[in-house]
Amino acid sequence: MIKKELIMEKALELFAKQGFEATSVQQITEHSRISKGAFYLSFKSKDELILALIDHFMIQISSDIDHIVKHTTDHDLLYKFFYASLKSYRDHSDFAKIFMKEQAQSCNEELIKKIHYYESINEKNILSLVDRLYGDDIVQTRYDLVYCINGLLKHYAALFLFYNIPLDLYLLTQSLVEKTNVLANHISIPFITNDLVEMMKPGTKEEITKEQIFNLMDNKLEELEESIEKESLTLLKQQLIEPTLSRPLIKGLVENIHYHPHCKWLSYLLRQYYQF
Amino acid sequence: MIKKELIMEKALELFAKQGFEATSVQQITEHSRISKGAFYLSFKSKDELILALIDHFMIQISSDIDHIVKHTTDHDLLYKFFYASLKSYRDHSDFAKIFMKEQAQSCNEELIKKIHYYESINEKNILSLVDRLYGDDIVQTRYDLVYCINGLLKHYAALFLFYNIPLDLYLLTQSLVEKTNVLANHISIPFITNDLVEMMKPGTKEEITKEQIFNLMDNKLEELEESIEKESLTLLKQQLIEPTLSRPLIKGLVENIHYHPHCKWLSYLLRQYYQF
DNA sequence: TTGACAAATGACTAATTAGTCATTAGTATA
DNA sequence: TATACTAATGACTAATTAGTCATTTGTCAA
Repeated sequence: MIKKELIMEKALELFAKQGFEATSVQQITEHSRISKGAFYLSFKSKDELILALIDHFMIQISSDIDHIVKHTTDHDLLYKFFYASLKSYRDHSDFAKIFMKEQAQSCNEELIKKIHYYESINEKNILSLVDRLYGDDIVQTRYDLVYCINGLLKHYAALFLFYNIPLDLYLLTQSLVEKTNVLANHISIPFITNDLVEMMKPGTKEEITKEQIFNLMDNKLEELEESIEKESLTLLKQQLIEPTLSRPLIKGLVENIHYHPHCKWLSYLLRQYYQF
Repeated sequence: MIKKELIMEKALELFAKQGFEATSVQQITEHSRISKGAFYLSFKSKDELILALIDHFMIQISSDIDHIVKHTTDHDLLYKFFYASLKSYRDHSDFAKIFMKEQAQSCNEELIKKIHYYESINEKNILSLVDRLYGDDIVQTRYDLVYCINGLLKHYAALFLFYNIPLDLYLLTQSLVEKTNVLANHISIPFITNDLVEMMKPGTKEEITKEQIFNLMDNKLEELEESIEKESLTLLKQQLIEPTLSRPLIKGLVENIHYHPHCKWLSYLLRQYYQF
C-alpha cells in the first residue's frame, strides 16, 4: 500500500514534467527506486496508474468544491468557489497540469471517459451555483455563463501552472468574481442553448433516432409562426412518417429551415439523419 | 513539391485524429500510399513535418487576422476579428485541433518555441485591437481583456472542434463580441499587470532583421510570374537597400503584395518592419 | 536501344517500449 | 536451524519506433 503511494507520487512528478505518454514505466521505476516487477505488483498497467491518480485527486477536489457550493451562503458563494478551485489547482499543481494536458490531448478511451465524468460533475456544480446566484435573470444565458466561468477559471489557472508566475490567490479570485458578475449581469446573446447541451451529452452523440427528431419537430412547430419555414417543417415531419418526396426535395426543405434561428439544431440533426 | 503537400495533407488528418506523438511515420506513409524512403526525401524527420505544418497554416491564419485588424474601421473591428478567427478555426479544423493539443501538451523544444512565436503574434494583434477600441478607458485592465478574449475564443472554438456540434459562426461571433464589450466596459480589477507581462516574456523575442526579409524577397521573386505584384516586390526590395520613396508609397506597395497568396507573410513582416 | 540520372522502394538497424516470469532475498513461524 | 511464505528483482520477449541505404524502377535524351 505504501509502495503504491510512492509510485503514484513519483509518477505524478514525471507525468507533470513530460506528459503521460512520454513517460515510460522504466523511468517511473527508476525514479521510485524500485524494480519493474515491483511496479506491476502495484498496478496492472501504466493505464491503471493514471486512472488511479485521476480518481485520487479528483475525488478530493470535486468533493471539496461540491461541499463549498452546497454549504455557503449566496453572498460568499462565488468568491469561495473560485478561491477553492484555484487553491486546489495550486496545491495539486502537478496533478492539475496532467489533468489539463490530458483533457486536451488524450486518445485513451477510458481516460477520456474518466476525465469527462469529473468534468461533468464540475459543470453541474457551476450550473447549480449560477442558477442559485442569478436565477431567473439569466435563463437564456445560463449555459454560456457556466461555460465562461469554466473557461476563464482554467485559462487563468494555466497562467500560474504553466508559466511559473507568482500567484496572488486573493487578487485573482476577486478579479474572476468581478468578471463573472459582469458577464452575468450584462450578456444577453445566448450561444449555448438547451438543444446544444442535450446533444453534447455522451449518449446522444452516437445515434440520432427518428423519435428524437420527431419530438423536436413537434416542439418547434408549436414555437413557429406561420411561415415558409413552418410549412417546410410540416412537410418534413410528414416525410419522416411516410417518405414520398425525392431526396433533393427533402434536402431543399432542410435548407429552408436552416436559416431560421430556432431550427438550426433541427436542420443539423436532419442532415445527419438523411446523410446529406 | 506535390509529394510534400500530399504528405502534409495526409499527416494532418492522422495528427488531428490521434495526436502528433501517437502517429508513426509508418502510418503516415501508408495513409499517403508512399514508401518510407519517399517520406524522408521530403522531410528530414517527423519533427520537421509538424514544424512545416504549423508554419504553413499559421502564416496564413496570422497574416489574415493581422490584415483584418489593421484594415478595418473601429466600428467593425471586434466583430471582424472574431469572425475571421472562428472562420480560420473552422476552415482549418484539423490543423486547429493539432495546434490546440500541442499547445497544451507538447514537450518538443522547437515545437513549443514555434507555437509560442505564433501565439505572441496573436496576442500582439489582440492587444492592438483592444487599445484601439477601448484606449485610455482600460489602461489598467488591457492585458486582462486580451487574456479573456483569447481564452474565450479558444474555449468556444474547442466546442465545435472537439464536440462536433454545428456552428453558427454568425451567432457565436455576436455572442463573443458582446462578452468582450461587456468585460471591457465593466471590469476594474486588474490581475495581469505590466510587470507580469514582462516576466512572461521568454528573454528577448527575435527581431525581424533586414536580412530575413531580404532573403524571403529573393525566394518569392523567383516564384512569382510577371505581374503587378512582382513589380511591387522588386520596388520594395530596392527600397530595402536604398530608401528613396515616401512612407505612403511604400505602404501602398506592401498593400499590393498582400493579396497574393504567396506574399501574405512577407507583407506581414514588412508591415512589422516599417511599423505601419 | 542504350546510358545516365532521378525517384522511389522496403528490408534493415538500433533503440525503446509495455509487460512477464523464473529466480532470489527477506522474514516470520515452528 | 529448517520451512514456508511473500516481496522484489531484472533479464527477457515481442512489438513498435525513427531513420538509413543498397537496390530497383521510371524517364528521357542521345
